[in-house]
Amino acid sequence: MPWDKNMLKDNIIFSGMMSEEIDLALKELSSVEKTYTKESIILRAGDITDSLGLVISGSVTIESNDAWGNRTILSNVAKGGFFAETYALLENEPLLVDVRANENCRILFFKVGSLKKLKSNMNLWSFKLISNLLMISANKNLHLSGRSFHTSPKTIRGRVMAYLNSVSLKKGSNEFDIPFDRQQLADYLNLERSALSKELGKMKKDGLIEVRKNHFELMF
Amino acid sequence: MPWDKNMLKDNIIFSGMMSEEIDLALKELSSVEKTYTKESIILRAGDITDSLGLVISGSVTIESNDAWGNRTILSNVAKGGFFAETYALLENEPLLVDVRANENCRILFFKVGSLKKLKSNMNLWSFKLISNLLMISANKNLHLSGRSFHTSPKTIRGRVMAYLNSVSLKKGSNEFDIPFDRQQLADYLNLERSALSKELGKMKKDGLIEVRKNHFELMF
DNA sequence: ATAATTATGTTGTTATAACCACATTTTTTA
DNA sequence: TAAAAAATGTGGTTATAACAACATAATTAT
Repeated sequence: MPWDKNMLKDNIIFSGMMSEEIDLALKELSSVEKTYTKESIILRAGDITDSLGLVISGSVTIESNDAWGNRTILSNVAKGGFFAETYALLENEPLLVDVRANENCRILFFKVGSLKKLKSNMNLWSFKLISNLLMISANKNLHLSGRSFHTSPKTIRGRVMAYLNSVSLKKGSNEFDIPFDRQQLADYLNLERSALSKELGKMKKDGLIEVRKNHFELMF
Repeated sequence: MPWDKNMLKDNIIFSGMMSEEIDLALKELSSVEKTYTKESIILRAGDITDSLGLVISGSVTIESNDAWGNRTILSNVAKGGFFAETYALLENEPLLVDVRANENCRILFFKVGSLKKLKSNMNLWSFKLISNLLMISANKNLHLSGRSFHTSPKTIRGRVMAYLNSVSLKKGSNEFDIPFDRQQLADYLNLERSALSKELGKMKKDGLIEVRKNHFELMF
């Protein structure tokens, strides 16, 4: 196997499971690994999927691109994180978003659409797996609500502050990297790129923040 | 019991469960019903809860109120719907939102924080229950992403269109009621109330919609 | 190392939403 | 049913974000 088994063992999706149970699950979920080059589309809006993706290396963005070229970024999923679990669990729900490789990346897919089958012949490992999926889903929920609060202020500064604050809190430091470049941050906060740049400049001048590339420091 | 058992039987949280299993679950989850008067706060941001709420009658709004009096409405939960499941499942996660009674309502609370206990002594009904909670969580996820697309357009008209379109699709008709009054719709779309009123007026004049109170008709 | 490309920043202009104050309509209460 | 309260609509003004066009910096390719 190309991916590190220990990494999986530590991942939340297999938490509390024995090595043998993980093996069983991997087989039952017909897990397959795929690789993607930077910028390529992993899943497209409208697609139906019965698999959830686990990011083994690299990172992906969950985004929506409308007919007029406007992009909205819902989130960045880093190594160890999941995507499309909602659509995989709710069969026949077409994706509302694109999933794009933010860098070259390796993805491990799990066919959880076959959960139906699992439910029929209940056993300990599938019970644990479903519990873990529930935690993953709940966490994703929290994440999505989080973004709502980052985009709800009416001013650019308000949104930037809301976002940076929450990153700072999560990282437990007022100095940190964000997973977005300027255009991506703008698309995450539903702002226009140059307007964002402008405001970041003002915030620097006002002594609120220090910025260099995607490294931020909060001075308040 | 004050609430109708059959209603529960049909609810997604007990789907696929026998009557006896439901009884067991109800007892094990130490379900209790509470009533709230219109406008009262059911759960407050910062609270810790180990219970999820099922709306038996009436409806609630999930909202965030900041120190400056700005309100953001994340969603309206109608009869048969759930709230706080994310926080109940992820123990010790303080609520990021307030839950407010949108009208007089009756809420049935389920202590799913005790899922930990369930997991230890696995049995069929708890397996079913957890699967159902997973579906509830996934659906909530879809709902939250939905709002992201309603609030991402930069113009008022864009947001109103995005929202009305998705309601129309869901209801399968171009004529429908929405669960919000003007102020609430503004707070859901992150807009200023009077600006929203103004734009709705223009859209009417442009022949795009018909509005009366919270009843809408799409003319395009 | 140089050129080409991409990302970021800057400036000015325009469009638009927020905001405020008040009018009108609708709903609630006495 | 009258009065009071709440919700909705309207007009004018101001603040601010979008937009466009270009400058500069950083990164990547040759």
